[in-house]
Parts: sequence; structure tokens; C-alpha cells
Amino acid sequence: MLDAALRLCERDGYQQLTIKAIATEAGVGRQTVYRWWPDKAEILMEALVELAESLDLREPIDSGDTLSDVRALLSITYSLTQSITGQAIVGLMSDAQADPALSAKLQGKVIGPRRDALREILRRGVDRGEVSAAVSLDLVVDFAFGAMWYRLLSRHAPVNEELADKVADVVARLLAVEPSR
Amino acid sequence: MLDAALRLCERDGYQQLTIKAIATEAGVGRQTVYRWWPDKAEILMEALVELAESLDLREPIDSGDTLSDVRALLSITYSLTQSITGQAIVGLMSDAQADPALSAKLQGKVIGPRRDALREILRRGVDRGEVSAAVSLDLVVDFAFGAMWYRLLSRHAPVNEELADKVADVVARLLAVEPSR
Amino acid sequence: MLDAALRLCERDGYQQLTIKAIATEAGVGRQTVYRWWPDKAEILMEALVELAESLDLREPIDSGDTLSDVRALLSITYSLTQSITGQAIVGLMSDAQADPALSAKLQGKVIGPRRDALREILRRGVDRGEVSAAVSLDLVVDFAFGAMWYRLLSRHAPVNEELADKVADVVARLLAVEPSR
Amino acid sequence: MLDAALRLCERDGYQQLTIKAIATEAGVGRQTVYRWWPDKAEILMEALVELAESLDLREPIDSGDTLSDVRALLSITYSLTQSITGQAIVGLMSDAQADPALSAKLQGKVIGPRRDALREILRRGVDRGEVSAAVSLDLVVDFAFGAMWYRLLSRHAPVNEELADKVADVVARLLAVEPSR
DNA sequence: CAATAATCGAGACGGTACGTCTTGTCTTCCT
DNA sequence: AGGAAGACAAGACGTACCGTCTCGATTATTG
Repeated sequence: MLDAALRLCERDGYQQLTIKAIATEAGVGRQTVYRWWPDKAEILMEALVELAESLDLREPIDSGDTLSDVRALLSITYSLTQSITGQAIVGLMSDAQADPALSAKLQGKVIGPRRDALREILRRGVDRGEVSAAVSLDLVVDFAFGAMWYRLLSRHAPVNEELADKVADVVARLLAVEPSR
Repeated sequence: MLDAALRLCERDGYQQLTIKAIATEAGVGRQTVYRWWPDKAEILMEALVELAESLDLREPIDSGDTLSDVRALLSITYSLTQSITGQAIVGLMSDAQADPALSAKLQGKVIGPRRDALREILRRGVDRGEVSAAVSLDLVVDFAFGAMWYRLLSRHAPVNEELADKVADVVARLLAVEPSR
Repeated sequence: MLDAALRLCERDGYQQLTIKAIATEAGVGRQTVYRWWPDKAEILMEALVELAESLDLREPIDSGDTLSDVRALLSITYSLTQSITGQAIVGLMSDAQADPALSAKLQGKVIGPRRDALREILRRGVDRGEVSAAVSLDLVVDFAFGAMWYRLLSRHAPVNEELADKVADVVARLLAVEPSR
Repeated sequence: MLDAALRLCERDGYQQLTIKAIATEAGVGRQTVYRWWPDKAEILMEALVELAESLDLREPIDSGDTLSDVRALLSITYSLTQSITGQAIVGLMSDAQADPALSAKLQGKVIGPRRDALREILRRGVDRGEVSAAVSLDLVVDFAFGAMWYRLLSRHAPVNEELADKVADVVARLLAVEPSR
């Protein structure tokens, strides 16, 4: 049923996704869908969370090397958007603009945790003296995920492993501890 | 009519925006809306473009100082999202995921030109030797606009003048021509 | 719902009758009307047939006396037009001019059966020698129902019991078996 | 323009006839139609009256022989319905059911005059002793035109010269002056 | 003979019904 | 008892036509 939702969402787009279609695709009565979720946003969110959990290694990322950690986290996150979830994520974010409850849930379950994870990695790096805090860490996080969103929305370039590498390089450059002297 | 569309979109959200509501708000027949635009996406896009043109200094940004130019462009662009257009832009981008025609129009009229303008500014800076090309300019552009999109979608922080300043600073840092020698 | 249709049709006229109005009057969603009938003609036809069946004694008319039978059939038929159905019948017939399917249905369910019933009554009379076939029975039938239609359309005189009596008298006169000799 | 109206009405039916279509067919602006007639009923009525006047010999029918006169009047009247006017007449009559003004005009210009003409012919016959008034003349008139309307609406038989002959024969039979004595 | 006026085509306007679609709620009927 | 099937009221969709209202262009009329 969650699979059906994701499948149809990617095929037809978020706006065209219909509860009726999900039910039909899943070979289920419409009422049965309503029994479990109040609307299509909740369905997709649950589907996404489930998908995310199946991909993430649930063990926290902490290899000891900050840059490796950054690269790993971004790589996992970016790859999530490559499976079949682009339409769903963007659609949900769009709906969340006018729906504080949905917005809160997305923040709490999808956006926030990843943001926190990246910041925590950087924080650890600073604490260990591996990286400087010359640039606001929050801004660095904005860059790392911002590049992803911008490409997801605009689609001028893919969101893939290569991007993760490049972003990690730039982070390294930005937060290098006093390269000279 | 365009005003009515933007107003309602910001008040109720993109998804809740209805052609009927636009017509009513504008004190106009429904058919009159359909006469001029095929759907609500086109209405909002025209409204946005009009709004953008009214705010942009149409003269190209070229003060001679690359960082000033970057700061100016970002400042203008960011401020656009602060007026009444956040919901509209995000909603349009979301719809564009499943609508290549809309996607192309958005790229051509809204997204692309700004991206090109920023890259051109950086390019000029490189040519003049003001800034290095140590980091891929495309990636720098992704950062500058990505931070904006990320904050627009996630709303963990405002998209304002201060952000423009900070981003410009980071760009300066990233593209500094050999600080040491 | 059928009641609502007949009520509104008589009050506002066939042309002014609207599916929307029927739905509202019946306290029902518009789609519910469309679920059961394809258009207003079918609704009214079903309403008429139902009404006709509720009024007609379904037992065939056969008292043994031809003229009594004629009078009885005409009386019942004429009275149908007096209840609330004048507008509906005429409107349907008008629409049927340009709609062969509707025309066929009206013939089959409303017009034809009554025509056949009257002709059968006369036929029986001829067979029993009660009446002559001096005048084409078809033409007599045309007169009996024609007078009704003419008055319904033109409304220069009512279509009532009295008309039934008079028409029966004329039929008697026309089909009298050799008054002289 | 009147021609265009009649043409389209016969082709597509009264209900499907549209002011827009008339204007287009006549190669004229829509406003120009409205300048001359308030609605399509008036257009068609004028078209019908014009057509009727072009066909009727305007000289009154009075050959001296009542039956010939009856036959002549019916023949002319019936033939009118055979040209291109069936849809129009029936549609107008239907609309007139709910529109007293239209009803009055139709009575005054189309229905009434013919009714009066036939009654006058019969009246003359009675006065001259050619025919008896054994049966209410009004009823005879109802039969003569009623048969026409019934066939026009129901279309089980044509409305033609032959019908005129037959009706005249029956009228003769009904109003015969004492055949025996 | 030029200006001025009337007339017309074209078509935009605010309305409103059409017939279709989906929503979220509610039976009903089968297993 | 639980679920598929689907009816229900509601309301937006995009289309068509209504009757009113400007617009220019093209004729006529007039000074």
C-alpha cells in the first residue's frame, strides 16, 4: 500500500496522486486506506520514513574522521532522493508550506534528524580540533543540504555520490584548520 | 487578477488555491481567468515574473567588485522570496516535477536567468583575477541558491539580507586568490 | 428525486429545469443524479412512467361496451395530463424531435402503449360488430389523442373528463353501425 | 438570418439552436442578432410567420364549397409543417408552456388565426346549410389540427396532403346534413 | 470632399449550467 | 468481524452559452 503510493507518486506526480488510485493500485478498498491515514501526505510520509529507515544504517555515523563522516551522511541522504522519492519529497514539502502540522512532522521525522546529524558530525570535528569553526556550522549545513534541494527542484544536475564528494571537499576547504602556519 | 492570485496563494497555500477563488477574489468571471491562462500554474508564474521584474533593477549588476555584485544579486533574489511569493514559488516547483512544460518555463524565466547571472558575475571575477576558480563555480552557485531553497522549504531560518551577507562572505573565503604566498 | 423533478418542471418549465436544481430541491448531490440518469429527459420520463403506472388501473380496460372502454381510456389518459405533468410531456416531446433515442423510448413507454390500447379497444368493437370500420381506426385514434395534444400545446381549452365524453360521443357517431335501414 | 435560424433549427433541433450559432451561420456579429430580437424564440417565430405568409395565398379561402375550403386550408397548413419547420414549431410550443408572453404571441400570430379560419369556414357552411352543426364545431377544429399535432410530435405517420383529404372526408361525414330522411 | 456619425464584426466580460472528477463519510454485503 | 465495493453530499474542474459591454473598421451622411 505504501509501495503503491510511492510508485504512483513517482509515475504521475504528487499532485496527480489520488487516494482512489492508491487503493486501486494496492487492490484495496478506499475506506481501508482512510482507516490508516488521514490523507495522502501522511501516507507518503510514512512511506518515505520507512524507505529511509530501510536504507540508513541505523548505527550512528562516527568513523573518527570528520570528513569521512560528512561524506557518508551526504552520500546516504542524497541516494535516498535518487530512488523513487523525488516527487514525493518535493510535493510534501510544498504542501507543508500551508500545513503547519505536516510541516512539523516532516521536520521531526525527515528534515530535522538529518540536519542534526550533520551538525553533530561537524560539532564533533570542531571539538576534536579536526575542523575549525571559522564559518558558521549552520551555514555549512545549509549549503550541504541546500545544494541537494536546489538540484532536486531545478534538476539542472543530479544529486548523487559525486555531489557528496564535491560537497565534502568544499566543506573541508571551508573548515580547514589554518592551512598556513 | 495576478495580485489576487498571489494574495490567495500566500494566504491559503498553493494547493488550496483555486481558479474559482481567484476569479471571485478578483471580482471576475471564471471564464475570464481561463481566457488568459490555461491553469493556475501559468497564472502564478506570470504573477511572479511580473513581480520579479518590478523589483529587479533591470540594469545588469556590475559594480566592478565581484563580491559586491554577488551580495547585490543574492540580496535582490532573496528579498523576492520574502514578499508574498514563498508559497507560490515552492508550489510551482513542486508541480513542475511532473510537468515538463511547466518545468521548462520556470527554468527559462525564473530559475535559469538568476543562475546564469550569478555564474556570470563569478566568471567575470575569475577573468579579472579577483577571485580564483579553485572550486567549481557551478557548485558555488548551487550553494548560494541552495541555501535559499533549503531555508524556504524547511523554514528553519529566514532568507534575508543577513543570509546574503553571510553567503557572500563564504563565497569570498572559498574563492580567495591565494591568501598566502 | 423524481418528485422533485416533476415539481420543478411544472413550476419553472421544462427548459428552465436544471439538473442542479433537481439535486438541490431533492437535497442531494449533483453527482447522485448523474449516477442514475444520463440527463434530465430520462429523469422526467421515468417520473412520468412511474406516475402513469400509479394512476392507471393496470388491469386492461374491457367492460364489454366499446364506447365505455373508449371513454374510460381517454378519461384516464387525459387526467394524467392534468396532474403536474403537462410541461414535462410537452418538453419531452419537443426534445425528442432531435433525439431519436429519446423519441424511441417515449414511443415505447408512453405514447405507443396508449395508442395501441385505444386501437385494440376499437378493434374489439369492430370484431364484435358493435362499431363499424367505416372510418380508418387509425385516424380515429389520431383524433382522440390529437385533440388532447392540441389542447395541451395551445391551451385554448382544458383536457378533462368533459373532453373524454365529447370525444367518445363523436367516436360513437363516426363508427355507428348503419344508423338507417 | 431568419433562414439561418430555421436551417440550423431543423438540422440540430430546437434545444441545440444557439444564438451564437445563428450569428455565425449568418456571418453576422452576435450583437446584431440581439439588436433585432430578444431571444431565439422570437427569431424563430418571425421566421415562421414569414414563411407562413410566403406560402399562404393571402386571399381568404372561400370557394363556395365548404369541404373544398376545409381541404384547402388543411392542405396548406399541413404542408407548412413539412417544409423545414417541424422542429421549430414544436420547440416554440414547448417553450411557450412556461412563457405566457411567447404563448400569447404564438396564439395571436400562428395558432389562433388558423383555428379561426377553419372555424369560420365551418360556420359559413352551417349558415349556408351545407353542413350541420350536429357536432360542436370547436371539437371538429380540435380534431383537424389535433391530428396534425399528434403526428408532428409522435411521428407515427406523416402530415401531408393525404391526411388533409382524409380529415376532410371525416369532417364531411360528421357534419353531413341528415343523410337519410 | 472631408468630417462625422451610424452600423456592424469581433470578442471580452460576469454569470451560470454542464458533465466529470475526487474528497471524506457512510452503508451494504460477502466471506 | 473486517474488508471490497460503492453510494452519498460537497465542491472544483474546464467548456459552452447567455446577454451586456466595449472596440475598431467600414460605410453613409452631412456641412
